[in-house]
Amino acid sequence: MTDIVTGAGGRALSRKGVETRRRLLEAAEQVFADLGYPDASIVKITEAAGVGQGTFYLYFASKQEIFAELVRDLNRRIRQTMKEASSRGTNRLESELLGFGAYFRFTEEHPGLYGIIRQAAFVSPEMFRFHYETMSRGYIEGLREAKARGETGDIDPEITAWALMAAGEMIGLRYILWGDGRMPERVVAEVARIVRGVLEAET
Amino acid sequence: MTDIVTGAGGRALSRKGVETRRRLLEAAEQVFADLGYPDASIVKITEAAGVGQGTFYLYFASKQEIFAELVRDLNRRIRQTMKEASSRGTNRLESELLGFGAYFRFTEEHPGLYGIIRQAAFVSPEMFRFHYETMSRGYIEGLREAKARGETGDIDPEITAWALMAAGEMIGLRYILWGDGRMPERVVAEVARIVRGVLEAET
Amino acid sequence: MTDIVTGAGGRALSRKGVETRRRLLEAAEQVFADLGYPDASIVKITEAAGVGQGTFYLYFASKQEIFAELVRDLNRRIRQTMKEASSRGTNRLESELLGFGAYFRFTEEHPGLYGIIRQAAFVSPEMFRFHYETMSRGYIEGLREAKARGETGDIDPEITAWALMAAGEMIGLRYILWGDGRMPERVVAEVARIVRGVLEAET
Amino acid sequence: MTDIVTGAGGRALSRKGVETRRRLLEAAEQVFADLGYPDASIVKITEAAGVGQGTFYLYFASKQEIFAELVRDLNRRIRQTMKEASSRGTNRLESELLGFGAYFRFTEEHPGLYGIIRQAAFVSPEMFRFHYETMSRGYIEGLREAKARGETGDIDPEITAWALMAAGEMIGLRYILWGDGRMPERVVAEVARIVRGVLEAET
DNA sequence: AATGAATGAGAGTTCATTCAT
DNA sequence: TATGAATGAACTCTCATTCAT
Repeated sequence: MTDIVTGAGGRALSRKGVETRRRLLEAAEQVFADLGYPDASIVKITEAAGVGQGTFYLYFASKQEIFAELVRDLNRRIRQTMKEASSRGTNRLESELLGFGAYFRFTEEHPGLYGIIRQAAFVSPEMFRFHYETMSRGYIEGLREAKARGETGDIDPEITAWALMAAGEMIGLRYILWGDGRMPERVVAEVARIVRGVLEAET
Repeated sequence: MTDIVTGAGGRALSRKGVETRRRLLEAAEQVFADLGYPDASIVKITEAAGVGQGTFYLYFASKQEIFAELVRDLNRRIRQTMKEASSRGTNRLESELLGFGAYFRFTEEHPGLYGIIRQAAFVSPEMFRFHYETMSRGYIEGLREAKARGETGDIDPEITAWALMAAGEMIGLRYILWGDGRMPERVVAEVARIVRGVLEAET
Repeated sequence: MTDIVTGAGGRALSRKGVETRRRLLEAAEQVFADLGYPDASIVKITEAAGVGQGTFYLYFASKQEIFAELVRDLNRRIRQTMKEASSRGTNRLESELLGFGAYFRFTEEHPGLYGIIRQAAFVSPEMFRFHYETMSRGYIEGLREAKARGETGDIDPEITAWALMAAGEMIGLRYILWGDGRMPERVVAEVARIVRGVLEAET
Repeated sequence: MTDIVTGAGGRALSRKGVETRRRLLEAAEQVFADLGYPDASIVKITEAAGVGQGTFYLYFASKQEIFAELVRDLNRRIRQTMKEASSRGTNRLESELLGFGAYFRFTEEHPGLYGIIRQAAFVSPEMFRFHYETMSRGYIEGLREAKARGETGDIDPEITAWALMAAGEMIGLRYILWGDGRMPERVVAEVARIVRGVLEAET
């Protein structure tokens, strides 16, 4: 199954078009991360991408749309990464921690991610919610299965999932973005303790 | 000790001035919450406050400044509320849960808070960080004392604090803002389980 | 004959009022000289004068009016000074040079004068013209009488007067304002030569 | 040698761009001359030029910049005109008078020039000074050479130049702008007498 | 597919002026 | 006589978007 990449208005894109679209998205990640949505402008994005202003509208209908697309793109890549990592675990705790590790590594490479997601709250509320709901879904499914297998106590998989996801995100913000850009080992260890506590505590 | 309220340029304000300033802040909360920072405008804020456009600049130097002030104001009120609530607990777990309860009630009344804080990431990065650091400080102190009293396991109070704060915020977002505006009982119960797990798990 | 000083709307002024009015005019000279008319503002003038904004309008009806009044005031003082100086001359050439000397000294103390007069061209065209016409009148009368006494050749007093006035002004601009603030001796000597040439040349 | 005309930010301009830029400059001359700098506005200039407001900023960075450019442009044209005229003279006096004649004709066609230059005093002090210094330079060089050839007395070419330039400007103001728009013959004759006196008088 | 000149609505901000105190 | 908070019109300038090339 292949994703057919389309431009504004749903046009299918040539090989070259796909490449231009990608350059625009990468430029947008940079610009939105550096300046924030209000100060980002189409001109700055097209300049960063090295294309003309008009070209932008061949691929995206508006500033909001490229922003939404950027969030969708980042979201897909994060989840992909986390999924691969956590599938290598032999039990829920292990999988969870592998997922966290993948998440931390992704954000080490995309520190602008935090700002972009947070801005989505208003710029593109649907994508904002979409991001957290798809992210939490991964956790929820894992927890449900683990609970069925008796690996956890009597937890509520959904609520627990949201709590874990939030903890991971905030700790990345605090110890990567506001730290020195790398997640310290001691934090990883403490996260392990926390996750274990959350999974095991009985009602 | 009295806070002297000042306008733009540090002018001290008369009784009436303080009142006008408050109206502007309340209008700003409404407008930023409804439209988001990029779409909020000074005109909309002053219209909502029922004052002339020029009046705005007697109290705030710019759109960014009133935004930062709004965050500071909300932050102060949340922490005040949480502090009062948690001080009524007889042990750490109880205090923590009382604090969470207060937080949930506050955001039930100020659902716009979530969006406002998130936008602060770019609009006012200092206030953004200030918000989370002051919020976490309350948790950290409570956990340190509890640990000293032997009420918790061998936890890292700082990391644990950030995780708990994040969980509380996200669950509020999910079950209040994206729910029906009221925090369901079952979620509160599950939160209690989660907090207990986080506090008690050993390394 | 006493000038009765009036405020806006022609109110006669008390002793204290006269003093406030003077402070406003002096502040205005400073502000217009430093910032130019477009960037000068009533607030800046009243701040410089140490009075409230509203007070301004007790004395002047508008920004334009105080500007016009300032030009009138400076004009009166320059002409007064020049008249006194030139009346001490024993012939036209001597009088003329004494007048120039007085003009140069005045502008050494009021270097902002050049800018103020030049702006008057648009801000207050009547006062602009008034300034040059009253200034030239002094020259014209002196030249007419000198010509009648046979002290000059067959000159046209009016045209000659405008030429001399212009030369004096420009040389002040060039060698005082754009020089080191003091008129050099050698320039004074050359001005004497020029004036003599202008007065003596036959048709 | 070709001048490459550039817009704001130093972009090179297409044929059409050069034309648009010229329309803006002409509109600006009109508007600044009619209303004065403080009352001129970008909207009025773009309306007069028949272009959109945004277009203005493709060519000039600000109101100040177009003003400065306008002064530079007028300055260049005046000097060009005067240079051509005075080069036809067979001695200094004749050249000088031909230059004055050219200046008077230019100002008959551009009566707004006076106001524009005068406002430059504050709006663009560098261009203000540039204008007078480049204007005087032409006189100075002519006088130096004439003096070397023994055509004048022992004059100071620089000081004399500023005096002559000022006289010419003021007489244009008085007898063209404040007259009926045409320089009367009798004034031209008297100017000739004055210039002769200035050039010939001995120290 | 790509361009970039042109647009004009609308933004943030200033400021001359008024008026209740 | 003096004040300064309040006003809102008008300013300069930006920018998402269009369109002829």
